[in-house]
Amino acid sequence: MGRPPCCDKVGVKKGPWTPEEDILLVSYIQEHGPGNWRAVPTNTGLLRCSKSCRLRWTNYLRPGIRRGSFTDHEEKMIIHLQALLGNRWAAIASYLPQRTDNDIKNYWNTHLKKKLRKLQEGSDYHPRNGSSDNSEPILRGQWERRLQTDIHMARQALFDALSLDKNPTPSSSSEVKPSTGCYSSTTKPAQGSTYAYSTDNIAKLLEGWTKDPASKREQKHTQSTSQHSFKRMAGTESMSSEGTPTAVNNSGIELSGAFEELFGMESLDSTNSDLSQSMSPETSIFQDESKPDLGGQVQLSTFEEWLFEEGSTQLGKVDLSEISLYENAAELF
DNA sequence: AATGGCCCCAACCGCCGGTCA
DNA sequence: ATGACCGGCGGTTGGGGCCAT
Repeated sequence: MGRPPCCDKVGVKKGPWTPEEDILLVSYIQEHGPGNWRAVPTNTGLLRCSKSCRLRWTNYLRPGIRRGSFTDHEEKMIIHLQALLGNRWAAIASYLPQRTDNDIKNYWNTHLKKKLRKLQEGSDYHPRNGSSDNSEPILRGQWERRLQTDIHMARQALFDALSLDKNPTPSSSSEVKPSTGCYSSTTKPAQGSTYAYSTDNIAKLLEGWTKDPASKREQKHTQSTSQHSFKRMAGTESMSSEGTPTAVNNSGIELSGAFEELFGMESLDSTNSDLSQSMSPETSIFQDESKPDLGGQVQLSTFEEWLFEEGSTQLGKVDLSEISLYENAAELF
């Protein structure tokens, strides 16, 4: 027998959320934390499907979301990551902690696609995305060969790493899955501080919100709910005191800091000197075992470097099955 | 001011893998 | 073992806003 349905399909409200509904949802999450979405409609009285509640939270209400136009830097990163990962918006969003996958997807579909198409038409610039099916075979072939070579190296590194360290230390076990920015099921984030920020942010978001977050911040989650509910939030959206988004794991590693180092957050220009300085191939892949939760980001750098080396040459779409090897490998750490 | 077309984005839809009863 | 649900994801849609005519 299966579980009871999450909500009645009949009588479920659709369409835009009202401020009242937002407040209901936010106040419930403030008290119980995100997760157990199935219980949200019944416990809040919202005439919404649990899925709708979850989407509303993850795409709009959850803390740390930056709204408004994308910066040049963000734009470049999206273009770049899309070339690397394809339309895997959740994975791309994990590298842009302040943006939701939905936002990135929308921005890609409404702005960047057009922009890249224009550039492609207007010059010899060729977008490094999946639409560049007219890639020059030679360059693409070169690039794919290099990809395969490095996949082989990555596999070897993975085997080495697995044989060296199958039982990571407790600190390293608090991992954020690189492809999703999510905590693994075996760990929980430091919920208190994370959610403290959440409530403050929500208070800003919803005018008139006056409840004292601290008084309600009891973390009641069972492991089964928290492992899902804090995935994105704790993995990608906690904020530093300066308001800079950071992803903090239990060992206190600020992931976005490492990420900034990786990408050269200050200026990811087309030449990417920052990147090449911050990550050399020798130091990138699977070598820094003290930061296992950066696996996905570290592995990305290899692709990054290849792409940058290609310069303005066009690239075919990355074979996602090959990329997934990297991601799978990274998730093992 | 009215109208039509375009753009943007929040939200929905459908699928998938994992989980649970 | 089975089947239904949950949570996550990517694709798509449609309604509201903006702009040109």
